[in-house]
Amino acid sequence: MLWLADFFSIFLLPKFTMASYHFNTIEKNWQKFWAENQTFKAENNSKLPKYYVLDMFPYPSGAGLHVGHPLGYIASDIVSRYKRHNGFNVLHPMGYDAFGLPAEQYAIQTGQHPAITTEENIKRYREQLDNIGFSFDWSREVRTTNPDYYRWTQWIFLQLFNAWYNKQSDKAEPISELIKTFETIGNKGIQAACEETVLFDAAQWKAYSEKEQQKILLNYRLAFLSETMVNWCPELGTVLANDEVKDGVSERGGYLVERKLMTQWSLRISAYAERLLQGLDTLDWTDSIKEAQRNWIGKSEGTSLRFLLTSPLAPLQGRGERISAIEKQGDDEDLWFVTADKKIYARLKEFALENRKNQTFSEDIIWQNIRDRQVENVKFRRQHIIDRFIADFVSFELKLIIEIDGLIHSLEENKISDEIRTGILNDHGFAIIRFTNEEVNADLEGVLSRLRDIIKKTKSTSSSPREKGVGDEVNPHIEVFTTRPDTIFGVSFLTLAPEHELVAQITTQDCKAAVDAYVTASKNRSERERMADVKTISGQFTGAYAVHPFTGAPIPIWIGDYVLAGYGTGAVMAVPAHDSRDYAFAKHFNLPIPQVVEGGNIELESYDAKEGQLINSDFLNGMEVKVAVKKAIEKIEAEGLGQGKTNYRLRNAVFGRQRYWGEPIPIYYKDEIPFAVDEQDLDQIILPAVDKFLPTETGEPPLARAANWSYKGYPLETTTMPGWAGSSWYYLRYMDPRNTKEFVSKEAVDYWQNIDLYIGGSEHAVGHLLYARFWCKFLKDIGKVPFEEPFKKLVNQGMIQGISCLVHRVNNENKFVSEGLKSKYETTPIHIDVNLVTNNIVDIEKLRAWRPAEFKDAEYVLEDGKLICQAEVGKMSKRWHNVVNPDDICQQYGADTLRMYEMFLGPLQDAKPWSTQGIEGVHRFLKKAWRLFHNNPTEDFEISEEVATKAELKILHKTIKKATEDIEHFSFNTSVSAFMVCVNELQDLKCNKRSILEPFLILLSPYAPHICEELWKLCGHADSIEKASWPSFNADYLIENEFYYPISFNGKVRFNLNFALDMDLKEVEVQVIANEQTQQYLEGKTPKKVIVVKGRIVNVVV
RNA sequence: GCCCAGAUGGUGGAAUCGGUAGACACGCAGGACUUAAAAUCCUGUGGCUUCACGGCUGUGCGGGUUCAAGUCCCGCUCUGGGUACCA
Repeated sequence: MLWLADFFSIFLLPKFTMASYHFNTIEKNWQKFWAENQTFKAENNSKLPKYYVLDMFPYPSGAGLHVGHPLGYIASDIVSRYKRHNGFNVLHPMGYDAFGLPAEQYAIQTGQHPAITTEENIKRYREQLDNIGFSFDWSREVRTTNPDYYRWTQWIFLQLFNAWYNKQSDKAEPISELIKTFETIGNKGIQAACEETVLFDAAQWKAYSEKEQQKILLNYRLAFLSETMVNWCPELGTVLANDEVKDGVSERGGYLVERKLMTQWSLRISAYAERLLQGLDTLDWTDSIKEAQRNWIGKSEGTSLRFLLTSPLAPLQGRGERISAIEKQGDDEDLWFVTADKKIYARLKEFALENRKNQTFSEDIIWQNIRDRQVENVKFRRQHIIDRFIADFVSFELKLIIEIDGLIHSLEENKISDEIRTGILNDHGFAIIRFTNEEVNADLEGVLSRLRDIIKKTKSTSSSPREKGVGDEVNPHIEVFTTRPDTIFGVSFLTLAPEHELVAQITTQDCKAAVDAYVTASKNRSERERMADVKTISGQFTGAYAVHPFTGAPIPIWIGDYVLAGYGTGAVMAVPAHDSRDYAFAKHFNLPIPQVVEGGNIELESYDAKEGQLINSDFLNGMEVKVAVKKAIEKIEAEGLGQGKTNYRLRNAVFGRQRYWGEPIPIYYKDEIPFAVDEQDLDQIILPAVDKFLPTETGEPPLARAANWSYKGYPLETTTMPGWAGSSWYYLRYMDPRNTKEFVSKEAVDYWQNIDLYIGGSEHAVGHLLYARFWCKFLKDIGKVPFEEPFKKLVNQGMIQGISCLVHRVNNENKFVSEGLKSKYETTPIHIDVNLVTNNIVDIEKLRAWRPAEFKDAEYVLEDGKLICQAEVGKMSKRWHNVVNPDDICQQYGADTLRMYEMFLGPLQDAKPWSTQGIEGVHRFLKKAWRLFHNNPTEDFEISEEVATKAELKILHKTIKKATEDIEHFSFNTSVSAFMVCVNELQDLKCNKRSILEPFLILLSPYAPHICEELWKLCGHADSIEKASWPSFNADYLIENEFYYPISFNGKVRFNLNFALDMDLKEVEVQVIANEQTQQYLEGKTPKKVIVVKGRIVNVVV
């Protein structure tokens, strides 16, 4: 009979009792249970407080998940479960960001529709995610590629298309309102974030054709078409955003990227630069991510400053339109160049000419009476462009503008825009006098006499010796932007970007050939070359000089490609003593380097620091830099030389790609003008079938291949949205994922609000996170969401790196040597599959089987009977054979072990290499925890109803405290160790009491939910442990009445003594001194001082 | 160059307020149980030194503050990440 008993105990019992920890079965059962019972379904109408935990949703790649992917998901899952235990209604969803290049590249190669590839990949991702036991509410899954989803991405695009940014109210407003304003007063005085635009009044607006009107509106829309320099990647056939380009090659694939001028959809993110910057201060994000965004936005405060040229501009060549009707009228048009905002000069000029031809009756009367110096010998010009406005009549001598207003100016709303206009003109130093049509018509003499009075008064007061400012100079100027106006007296030359518009006109005859050659050369240099070659200093002297605004000294004007045309004004005032780039330039070309701030050694390098006293600087002498900056700006503004100004580096975002696998842009073209598709028709604008996923023969995007790609008989836009479109708002869709009426209902977004915790990789620091913030602010402006920032708290999980394993093959032999012996041979390292290796020891039999051709018949030179390989840390990638699939870990150790081990590896935020060294320890811990609930020899489930002892309660409450605090601080690694300590201590006490073990299970369940559910059920609970409340911490159990004090001498701990904690500190001191050991360490000396810190330490100072 | 983060045993890491450095785990060494293996359990484990008790030393480097420094201050070195002719 003994034989039979042995048979059962060895072969049958382990399989049929609940004795040991069968994680595979347990985990599958509970995953099924959660799915069937919808345990983690979040309710939209709940009385509970909400908590929204979001992971950055993945792009489902063909390679599937590796062990690095779930790291953040595990952390967010722990927080979600913790919050549910604490009575929160938790929204913890998951979805897929599935538009993207890999599926599309695969489609081009194989002809398989990317939707099919995507579907397969998603299926695999879902299986892998399910294996890990996440508490996602899968009923809310979203996919950016699903037409039910992307119709709302398209809808948001339409909202952007139908909005403009009003700088006065500092928010986006409907374009329909703007059109109403145009219809009543035109665009004068409107402060918009917009492209260059002409000025017009209501009558002119109404006179425009629809096409002209739409063209103008496009300049205002937040989603707009424009000719822009884009990063074109010919290999990928698409345009890339700045943050998708690294060192001149594409981030994905590493293909060469070139600069190219293209008509592109763009989003006016630059309008939000300041709000995106300010908002950062309100966020609980890491400093490094906030800094990255600040750098990207690149705000710099400084001042614009005009340098007059010493000689007039060379006549422009090849500009026939200058010989026009206006010159015949004898007006000196060159002046316009000085006073007009040169960016919009050409457009304004048309208006001015138009105005002259069609003067109103009253304007004409005034002109006839003031022309040819009829009044007080003052010369007036008519319809002159100043800044962005057209003045009716102007005298530069007196800096006086006369405006004849029609009825329209008396309208209430127009008064405001007139005020702005007046303000800007006043800034330029002009006074404005207004007469109405009625006044002129009714009482011409009265008007003229008032005019005479004003002129006389102005003449007597405007006897300023220095006649500076716009309008007075016949010679043109160069405007620079500087953040260091304090160093104005250190300027020794100006540098213009080679592309600067004045280069051709200022260059003297002798310098022309060299300058032209230089300009051509830098034009042909690719972006890549320019970046690769930042150390070579190059430039050319133009032969022209500018005048120093304060000293009047001539300043040579150079061109150099270290100055970028696209930033600031494309021109810099070079202060070589205090700017390293100017310094290098000056050294190279032997230009003077005058020092104006004390400090550094100018012989060796520039002194760029913003501290020190000003020297050699006239009115700034002796001031600290910070004071001098303020003073300099004051002076520059007072003298009309420039204004304080803020620049941002943030560029508008390109929003189109010449690709198939993206959201179609819901725009159709009528007479080449873009129009929005009606919102209710968006369900028609779904990705059409195409024969190939390649551009057409004529180079049009793949959508052009689709039959009937049209709307209302007009052609539809053929470019698609970029990868970041769908991810910029997905967090809102999770709140109300199946809504067919709206992108999200007001009730849902009002309840869930913004995300309490967002977890994802830091690689999205500027791309996704900035775009999503931009869209959120826009949606707030148009009243669709109640908050301004989408992600309150952001945690970046560190990357899990792979360890690749290298074996050493002896050169020219089929022989491999162990790591320690490789120095004896000439060897080549070869990557082998990391799964063949345990603790750097290669399983040779597995290796032979892995690639028989290479390893089966090879000879192996071992050390201590083992083949040791070399380990290297790097990215986890198929290429290095070091990808570890979480499925394998779940199979071998269970999901609970995987979850706890990933948390145990180290701080969530740190990058760390994946290694299975140590996973055994976590697995052993779970087995130990399991055994606490089971009888030792029989292995039956058994817990005791006995009352817990003080020691047991202390262990429990210490753990409650630690686990709670650690989750709040995202310190998951230390809470895992706290659980281990707890189990070790309970095991030592042989504690199996329900009152201790049940609360412990709840603490552990966010980390290891499957095993906890199983044990919870065995404890006799019918419901999921998920429904249990988090145990409350009672500090009373931790109170100690004595403490084992370390006794130290001069800071060195020598021994310990036990004292009651409520003992008087003086008494402790007395007892310590009296102690025999103390006397030994004192060696007869008297202690100088004894420090007793209650419950901490005793230090005796000898 | 600039910005941010970091550097602790053979390894991953802990020390949350300036108060016993190295928790927890891996690995390693030794032991128990076993015919054996697996599993499990026990002991030890920063370095140097000592038969031992113990002593000295020790948190990247050099200084400083303090009764007391991994922790605070000053100056460096190195590593990781971001960013760049942005005036």
